[in-house]
Amino acid sequence: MPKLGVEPLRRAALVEATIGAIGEAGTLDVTVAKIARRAGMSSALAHHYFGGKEQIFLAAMRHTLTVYGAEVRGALAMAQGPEARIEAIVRASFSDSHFRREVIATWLNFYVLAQTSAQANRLLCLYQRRLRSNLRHGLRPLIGARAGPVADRLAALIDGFYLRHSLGIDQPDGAAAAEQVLRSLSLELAHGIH
Amino acid sequence: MPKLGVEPLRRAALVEATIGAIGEAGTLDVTVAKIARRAGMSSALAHHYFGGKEQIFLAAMRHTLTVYGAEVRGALAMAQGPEARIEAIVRASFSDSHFRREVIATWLNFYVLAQTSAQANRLLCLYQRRLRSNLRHGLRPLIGARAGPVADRLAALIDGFYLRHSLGIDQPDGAAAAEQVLRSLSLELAHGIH
DNA sequence: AATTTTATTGATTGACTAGTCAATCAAGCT
DNA sequence: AGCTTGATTGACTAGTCAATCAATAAAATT
Repeated sequence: MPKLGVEPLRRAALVEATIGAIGEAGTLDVTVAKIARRAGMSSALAHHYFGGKEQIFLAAMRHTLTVYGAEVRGALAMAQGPEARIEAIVRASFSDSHFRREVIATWLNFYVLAQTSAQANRLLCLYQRRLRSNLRHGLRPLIGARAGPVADRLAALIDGFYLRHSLGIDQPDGAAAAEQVLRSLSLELAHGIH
Repeated sequence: MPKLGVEPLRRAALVEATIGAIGEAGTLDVTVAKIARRAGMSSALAHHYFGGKEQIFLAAMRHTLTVYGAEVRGALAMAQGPEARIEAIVRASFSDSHFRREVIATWLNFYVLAQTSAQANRLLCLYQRRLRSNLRHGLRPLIGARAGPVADRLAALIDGFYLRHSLGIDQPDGAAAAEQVLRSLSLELAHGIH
């Protein structure tokens, strides 16, 4: 059975299983054994590849951030003009592939992890800084000096909609959430430069 | 030592200790024993009064929501006119007594708990509904039919600022956060009724 | 063929934790 | 003085979980 070079496959399976397990169990009682079973291997193997539970979570976190970042970058590449760029960021943030129950639960879990893990904290700060930076750069040519605070508001708005949907009352509707954020954006833009 | 009628005092001490412990340890490894020690009693007594860990957390949650609700109601009572009412809600949401590291961490913990505890979920949904309802009622006479979606955006904005500060990069500045939300509000109001 | 390397797991360990319980202590009531 | 009742805890139980390890099996290397 033991084929060679399965390490990347196993790591990927564990990362995916972690997100799935968090989405299902909601962060409490997500154990290494459950993750490993979901990925089709023993818990000992999970430890072998990642060294520990925190490392597994961090890997899942990095994966989520990477996928999200790639989606944003891809959307940005196709955007024409500053307003389209902001719209691309917002739409990517609420794309169907990310604005899903499991992923939302995973994000929430990351925020909790970030309270005790310095690495997790750093990763989330990085995400926040990048999001605001992307928004700010898109806003700058449109509203000049107001770009900073407006970017902060839009970023908070995005995070707020994620938090809201973590309760899982209404099933996530990414398109509607994106429209809400874009309506705030258009109000800010209508207000002009000042 | 055993004086009579200490039950309410003990319960209050445990609730306060829970919030303190969460703020310090960041939700992971917050054990009943730690909470009880922080409240100056044995873990057995904590179980005696609350019946279990989840009940202790739920009590802390109810307490936080109650205090927050009282603060909002107090601010609303003094507000003159619809715009002042909304401003009161926002300011109360970011008052120094609540926009603190421990309380923010506690809120985050509640959201996590709400993923597995139906009671916690119901409580948070209740909070969200009340917040939006309060905002909507204040907005109605100002912008009519737009009150609904605008209330949603303001509520998400408030939650978003809380989430952002849960990372604890910059120490919480409630006044600044309130100003940010109020700026969004004034933009929405400037846009008129339509 | 022998050796090394990688893959894999069952079994185990050690630490910790929620919850229980019997026993103790003190205050009020009769 | 004796009974009841609330307060309180130390000790214990039963369970869980992360992490370790020794052992096995198969590929790759020599």
